[in-house]
Amino acid sequence: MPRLAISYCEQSLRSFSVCSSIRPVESLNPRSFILALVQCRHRNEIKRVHAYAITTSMIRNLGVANKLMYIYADHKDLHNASALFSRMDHRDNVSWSVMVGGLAKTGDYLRCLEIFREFVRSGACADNFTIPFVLRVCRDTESVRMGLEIHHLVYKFGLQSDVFVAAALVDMYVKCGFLEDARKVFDKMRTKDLVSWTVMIAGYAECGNPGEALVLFDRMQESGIVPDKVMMVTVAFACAKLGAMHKAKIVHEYIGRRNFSLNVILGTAMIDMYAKCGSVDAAREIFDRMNEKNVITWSSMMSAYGIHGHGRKAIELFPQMLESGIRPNRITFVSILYACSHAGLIDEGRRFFYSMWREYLVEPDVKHYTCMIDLLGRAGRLDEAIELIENTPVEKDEGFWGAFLGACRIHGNIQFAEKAAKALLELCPRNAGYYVLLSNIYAKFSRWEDVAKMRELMTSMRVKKTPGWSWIEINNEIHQFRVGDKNHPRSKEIYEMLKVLSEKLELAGYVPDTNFVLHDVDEELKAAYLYTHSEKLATAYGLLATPEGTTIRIIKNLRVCGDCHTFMKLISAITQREIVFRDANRFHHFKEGSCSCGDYW
DNA sequence: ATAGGGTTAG
Repeated sequence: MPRLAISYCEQSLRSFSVCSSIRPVESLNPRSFILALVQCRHRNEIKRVHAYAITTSMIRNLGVANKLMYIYADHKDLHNASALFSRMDHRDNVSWSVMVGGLAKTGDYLRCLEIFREFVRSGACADNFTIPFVLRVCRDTESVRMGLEIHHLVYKFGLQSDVFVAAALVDMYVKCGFLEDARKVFDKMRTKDLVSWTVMIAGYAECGNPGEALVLFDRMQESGIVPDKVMMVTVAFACAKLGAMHKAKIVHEYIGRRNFSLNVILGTAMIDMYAKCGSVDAAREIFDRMNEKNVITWSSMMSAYGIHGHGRKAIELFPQMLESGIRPNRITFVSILYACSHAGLIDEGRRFFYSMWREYLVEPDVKHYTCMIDLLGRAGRLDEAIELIENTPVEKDEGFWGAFLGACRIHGNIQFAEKAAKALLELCPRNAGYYVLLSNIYAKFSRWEDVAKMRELMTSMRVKKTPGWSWIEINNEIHQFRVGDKNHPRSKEIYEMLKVLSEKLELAGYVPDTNFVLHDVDEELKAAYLYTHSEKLATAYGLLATPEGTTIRIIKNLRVCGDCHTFMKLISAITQREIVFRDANRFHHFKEGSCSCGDYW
C-alpha cells in the first residue's frame, strides 16, 4: 500500500474512533459499521468509514458494502458509489438496486439503464426494489417505450401485484402523459394505497382534468383512505387548476383540522391555490403565516399579485425577499415582469429586465423577452417592441410572437400583425388559436375575404378551434357551459335572464361589439351569437343561482372575449354584484362597472 | 434499500 494511503488510513482510524459510536474496536461487526454509516453527515466522514472498512476487511461483508454504496448515493456521490460497485466481486439484488436507484435519482439515466440491462442479462430476477428504481428513468413522452419494456418485465417476474411496483408503474405512465394506461394499472390494483392515489390524482390535475382529480379524491376518502400532507399538496394543485374556491376552502379547513403544519411546499401550494381561485388576500394570509419561505414561495406570491393586476405589490415583495436572504431565479423574474406588464408598470418592468442579468446574474430567456414585448405592446410602444424584437438574442418561440401579435391587435397595426401571425403559423401550423387571432384582426378591419381565407386555411390544415368553456362553482358543484349551450337543466331560465339583461344593458347604451365574432354574418345574427358566449351563460347562471349581493366566480379556459368583458363590467354595475373572472391569462375583478385590469389585458 | 408534493411568458 502506498505510504500516502497508509497514513490516510491511520488518520482515518484515529479520527474515526473519536467521532464514531463504534468503540472499543474489538466490538467491530457489520452492524456497528452500518450504524456508523447512517450517522455520517459529510462525504469526508463516509470516506473515513470506508477506509476503515478496507483496513479491517469489513468491506468484504456484503451488508457493509451495500450500505456504504447507499450512503454514497444518498449524498449524491455517485462517483464513489460506482467505484465501490465495480470493485465488488460479489453482488446481490440490493447492490444492483442501490446502484440503479442512485443513478436514476441523480439523473444519470443512460448509466442507470446500462447497469439495469447488465443486471437483467446476468440472469438475476428483478424485484420490487429494482423495478420502481429503474422506472424513474421514464418520465417523459420519449421514454415511454422503455417504460413499456419494463412493464413487460414486471409480468415476466410476477411483480404486478406488488404495491410499490404498481404505484411506480402508475406514476411512470402519468409522467409520460399516458393517463389511460396509468388508470388501467391503477384500477387493477387490489390493495391501493395512498401513494398510488396521489400519483393518479396528480396525473388528472396535471393533464387538464382537475375535475376528475377531485372526484377521485372524494372517492378515495369514501374508500376509507386518509389523506396525508403530500396528498393535500396534490389536491391544492388540482383546486388551483380548476379555480374551485369552495373546494379550496374545504382543503384549507381539512389541513387545519388535521393540524398539518404549513411546511414550505404545502404552504406554497396553498398560496397558489387561493390565488388561482380568486382570492389574493387569502393567499397573502397563508404567505404571512409561513415560517419558512424559499424562492418558490416568494415567486408564487409575486405571481399571485401579478395575475390579479397588483403589480406594485409584487414589486414590493422583491426587496423583502432579498432581505430575507433569498436570491431570485428565472421564474421570479418571469413573475415580476408579468406583474409589471399586466399593471402597466413600464419603467419598473424595464428596470427589472435590465438588472436581472447585471445585478442578479440571471440571464434573460425567451420568456423574459416575451414579457417585455407584452409590456411594451400593451403600453402602446410598438416601435420599441419592434426594436426589441430585432435585438432579441434568444430563439423566438410561439409565445414570443403571440405576445407581439396580441400587441398589434390592441393597437390595430395590421402590417406587423400579419408579420407576427405568419411567423406563428409557420412555427406551429396546428395551433388553432393563431388562425383565430389573425382572423379576428382581419375581422376588426372588415377584411372579410381574408377572414374567409383563414377559415379555409383552417379547414384545409384540419385545425380546429379549441372550444371555449366557462364554468362556475355553485354549492360545491361545477357547472360548465359552452357557446350556445342548452344542456343545463335551468337552460330556459338562463336564456330568459340573458334576454332581460341585454335589454337593460342596451337601454343603458351598450352596443354589442361584434368584432369578436369570427363569422361574416349580418349584424343582428352576430349580436345573437355573442349573447350565447360561454362566459355570458355562466354569468347569467351565477346571477340566478346565488343570493343577491354575493360575489360570482367564473373561470374560462380561453381568454375573455372583448365584448363579454364590456358586458360583465356593465352587469356588475346594474346588478350590484362583484364578478371575479379568471381567464386563461389572468383575473378580472368586475365591480361597479369597471374591471381591475383597467381594460388592459 | 422501495414510491407520491409547490412557482413561469402568450
